[in-house]
Parts: sequence; structure tokens; C-alpha cells
Amino acid sequence: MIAEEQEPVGKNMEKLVFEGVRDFDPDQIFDCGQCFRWEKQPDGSYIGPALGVVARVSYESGGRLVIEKLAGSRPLLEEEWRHYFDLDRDYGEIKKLLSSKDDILAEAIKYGQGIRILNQDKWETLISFIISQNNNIPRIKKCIEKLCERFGECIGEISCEKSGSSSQESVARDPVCRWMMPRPQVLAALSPEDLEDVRLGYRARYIIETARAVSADGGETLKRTEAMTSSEAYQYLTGLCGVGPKVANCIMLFSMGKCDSFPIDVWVRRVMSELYGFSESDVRGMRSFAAEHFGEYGGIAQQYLFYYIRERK
DNA sequence: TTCCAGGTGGCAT
DNA sequence: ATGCCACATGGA
Repeated sequence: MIAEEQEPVGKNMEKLVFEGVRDFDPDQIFDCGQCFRWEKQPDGSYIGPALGVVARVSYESGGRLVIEKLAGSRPLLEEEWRHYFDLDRDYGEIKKLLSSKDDILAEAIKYGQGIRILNQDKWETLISFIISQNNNIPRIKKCIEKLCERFGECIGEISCEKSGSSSQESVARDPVCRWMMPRPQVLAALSPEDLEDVRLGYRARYIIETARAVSADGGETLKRTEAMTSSEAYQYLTGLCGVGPKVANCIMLFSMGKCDSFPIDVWVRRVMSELYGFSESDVRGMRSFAAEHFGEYGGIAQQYLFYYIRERK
């Protein structure tokens, strides 16, 4: 796989091109529940905040992945984006391995053949999945955007219209800011009342308490989690307020590269009961089955199953 | 009106 | 360790 970095064209324009990228479907990657801030554009590309910039991601079936910087002061670094999209992992091999485990998973993999697990920002993922608990995806997205808009720093301004808005006139609009997830120290200084208009409900307290715990050491421990073993990271995360087994596993899978993490939520319980014959309440059994049967790529298997059951409900 | 959404904290056994 | 249940919010 060859990556080529193009020189800036005009002011503040940068582009990263990866050729020969396989097992990559933007719709599946951005809409399989692992991230909440990438927005689909009318042309099929996605715009979102990541790695300190606002970027546009587009993919052609030939295997050409293009990342354009739309705003932000950070440069596009090939190594960072390669890691973000997990491009060094051979999903073809993993799919072959997992498909041989059982026919149910093989079917789910056929359905979500272009899924990849992102390596997202740990702090943003932590907060996002605290918000996700006992909540639905559209509202999770709204809460995150409101939280960022109200308390986050502006990454940069873009003039591109948001998807969904049916604008007949294609007049250039006023620049719109995209906002970062507010830093731990910022959220740590808030009180629940400050967060009222974000509509987080009872989760507001969890976020503030977790922000205080994380910022207590300047985020050093959270930063170190990637180098920890899965169980060390799990211990640290579940020690934070609002982080239980499910949320911890999501954070580990979607931001720390712990591919064996197997988050069990209502949808996975549904899969495991409807397709694998478990009792809905037997979370214990599901966990150990996943560890033994799916093995080191259990988390990736979980994503195929999650996407599969959710898309055909 | 009731039920549900990528669950967890707090409390009683 | 395990089993309940309250917890805000908004859409179906």
C-alpha cells in the first residue's frame, strides 16, 4: 500500500492519498456505532473532526482513500491517519479467520465486509460512550455535538453545508465552526447546572466526575492505557464514574486497539440469544463464549454482528 | 401513555 | 459476588 503526500495547494489545503486500500466501506465504518461525529455528505464523502483537524474522507472502490484537510492548524500526518483507519491491519485475513468460526458470523461478515475498527481519541471516546449508556444513537450524537459546541475549542471553520439540510440555493454559506471535545480540565471545572442545556440527563454528573479523575494527573494515566494490558486498562476505566463493563470495552476497542474487547449491549445480547441460543440474561456465558470462540479478534467479530443485527431489524 | 435506547451506581441480600 | 431499581431525555 502506497501513500503519497501532496504539497499544499493554495492556502490551508492538504491532502493525503492511500492507494490499494481494501476492506474499506465509509458507510459501514462511520455508521457501525463506533463513532458519532462523522457526517455523510451529498457526494458520499464524510466530514468530521479527528486528529486535530476537520477532514473530508472519500473512498473509491478501486482502493483509493483520500483524506483532505478542510480546517485546522495541524498538518495531516500519514502515520497518524494510517493508524486512525487501522490500515496496517489485514482485515481480509481476519475475515477469513473469523468466517471459519461459524456460519452465523460468516454471514454477518459478508454483510459488513467493509467495516474497520478505528483508533480514535481516547478522551473523546471515553466521554462519548459515557453519554451512550441507556441512550439511542441519534440523541447520543446530538448530546456530543452540543457538549463540544458549548465548551470545546474551535478546530477551524468550514464553509461546507451540513448533510440533511435541503438547501435549494447553492450559495456559499457563512463559515461554520467544528468543535473539539472539551478538554478534561474544562469539564472538570463545571457543575451539573452548567451542563443543563446539553441535555445529558443524569450522565452530566458522571462526565464531570470522570473529567476530574482524568485531569487529576493531567491525563497521563489515560494516555498510558494503550501500552497497558487489556485487563489493566479495563481496571482503570471501570474505576471511572459512569464506566462499567460495556462502556470500558467500547473505549478499549474503539480507541486503544484492544481487539479482544467484546462489548455486550442490548443488541449484542439480542444477537447472542437469537442466533447463538443464549439466554438474554446470560451475559456471563456470552463473555466467556466470545473469549473462547472468537478469540483475539472478538471485538471485531462483535462489530460485524452488531452491524448485522442492527441493519436488519 | 408506555416503552425503549450501544448501562451504571447504589444499595440490599 | 449477585440481584434489583432509579436514573434524564426524547422519539416511537
